[in-house]
Amino acid sequence: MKSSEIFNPTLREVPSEAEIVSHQLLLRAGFIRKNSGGVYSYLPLAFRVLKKIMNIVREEMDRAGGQEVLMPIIQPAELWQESGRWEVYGDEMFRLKDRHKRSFALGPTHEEIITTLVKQDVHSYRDLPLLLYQIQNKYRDEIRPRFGLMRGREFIMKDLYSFDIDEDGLDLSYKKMYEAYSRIFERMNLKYRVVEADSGAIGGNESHEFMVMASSGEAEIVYCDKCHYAANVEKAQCPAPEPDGAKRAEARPLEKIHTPGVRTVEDVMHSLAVPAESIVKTLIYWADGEYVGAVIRGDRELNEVKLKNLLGCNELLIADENQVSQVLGVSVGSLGPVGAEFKVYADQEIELMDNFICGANEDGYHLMNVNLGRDFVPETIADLRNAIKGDPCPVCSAELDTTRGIEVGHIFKLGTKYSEAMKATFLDKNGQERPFIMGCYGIGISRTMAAAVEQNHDENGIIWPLPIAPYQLIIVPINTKKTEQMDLAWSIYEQLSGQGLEVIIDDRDERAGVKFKDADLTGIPLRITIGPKALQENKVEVKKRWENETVLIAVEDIVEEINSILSQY
RNA sequence: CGGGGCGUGGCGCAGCUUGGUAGCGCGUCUGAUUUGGGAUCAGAAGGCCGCAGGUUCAAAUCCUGUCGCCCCGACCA
Repeated sequence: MKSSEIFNPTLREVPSEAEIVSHQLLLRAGFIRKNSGGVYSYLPLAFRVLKKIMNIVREEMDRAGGQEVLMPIIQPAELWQESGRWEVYGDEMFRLKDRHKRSFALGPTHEEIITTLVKQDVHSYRDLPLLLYQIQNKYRDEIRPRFGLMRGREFIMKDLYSFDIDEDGLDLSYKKMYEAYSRIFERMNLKYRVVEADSGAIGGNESHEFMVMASSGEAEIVYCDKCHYAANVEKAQCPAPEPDGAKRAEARPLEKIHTPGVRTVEDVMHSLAVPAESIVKTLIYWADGEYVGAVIRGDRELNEVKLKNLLGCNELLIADENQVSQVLGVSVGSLGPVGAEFKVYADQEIELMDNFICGANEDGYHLMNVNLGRDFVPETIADLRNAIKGDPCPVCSAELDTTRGIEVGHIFKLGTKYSEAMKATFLDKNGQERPFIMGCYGIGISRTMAAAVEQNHDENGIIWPLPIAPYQLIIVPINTKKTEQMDLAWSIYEQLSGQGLEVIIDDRDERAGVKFKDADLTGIPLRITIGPKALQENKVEVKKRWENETVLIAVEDIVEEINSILSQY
């Protein structure tokens, strides 16, 4: 393909609307253009990338026994009412009416449709397992679309749904998908991790997220290099700390001290010259109609998901300062577990603390030398804190590390949630009617493209991983007016594209600098430069986008050299 | 939905406070000179200043409404 004919309008300046790197670069490099908030057009280069991602996904879905289908985006309300999600989904679902005033939704996902499809035509265990998938646009009327393709309102997604006879079957389907997903992200040359995830509202008992590593990722992940444990911070367990054998300090008498104006943990640290580890903080939550206090060490963060799971409540909201002072008569800076009027839930670490400091439940006062057991007894002691770097791994006790990632895949065991709600059943061996055991497995296709950029770029632009690059190679003749250069460029172009390689030839009458800048911005992995310097020795230059050095290659060896590079990546 | 900000040629912005008929850089087009990391010179095209009302002799500028976009928060593949 000639550069002069490719539709990829590049921009020199960063459009002001773009906040994160992938959004900026995809706009600047002429891959995407916005049509409205969270809705984008994919230009030719982007579409090529998307097709590559889709093809890898397709191949692995097929290999795992999946069959591709195409289903409606416009879905009738009745199906959603049947599953109960018409109400549940709320404002996040795009809704519309037809001319007869019948209600429809633009599909945010396809559980209802697929369950209906299978229910209509699958009636026997002999037809199971069944793995069906689709790749298409999905719609969510996000409260706030942002980050370009990361959180759009229209996005491309692959979803596979599995239907099994029993839990064992589901386990097998789940395992197949887990492996297929791993292959997919490996094939795309993306650095990723699989993490245990909270299965959240969708239900089910097992769930993993596939995270593409990127410092800009929205999810924090803890992981262990020793044993491959990895989990979303929300989910990561903190093992109960072992008493490390060091002698526990003698409990000293409780002491109340005047601490005017001291509110935060930091204030306490400074005014009393103590480390955060010897302070205990108390957070008040409104949990289904009751105020409760969560107590954790001063340097730790509370994990609300853990607290919520512990309390088994539906609604958990942190109380604001006004509520606290009104209801408890103390300002938030002076809260503490001693003599508290609220139920106290303490993090495990509190048990190991001796003579700590906390608020006195009286404005302007703190308590020193507080000890659990002697001075207060919590309702429950549990794991309530966020895991952080350096914490022991819950599996092997080695030190955990943390990183950030972008969630590009998520696999769930659904069980019978939808099949029961929608009465989707089959007859088992014994003629018994049973609901399908389902699983669902998603990959954000358009998001993966953005994640790939987020992970692979430098100050000059995108660096596409070879397997998903829009083109693999670009040939840059320095001066298009020199027939010697152009003839050679075209000859190499013919040879390489003749063997199936995707090649761009920059035939534009631009200065070399412009061509280099555009090539870098666009992120084509390999570049062959044809210029007068090397040509004198009958050589051309080869440059890998992800490396700085340029290598001189003899003209007659160039095809072989390119093939050798391609075989390595 | 709450809080903040912004809509002025394709992109990035100035002008608005103090109303007087729109400007800069980049890009685009023409020509010349150039040609190894976003060239130079000369010329040119392109904007009813988001939209709708209002105030005024006069509105990009002041007022009201409306639409859209961005950021922070609750939500989330």
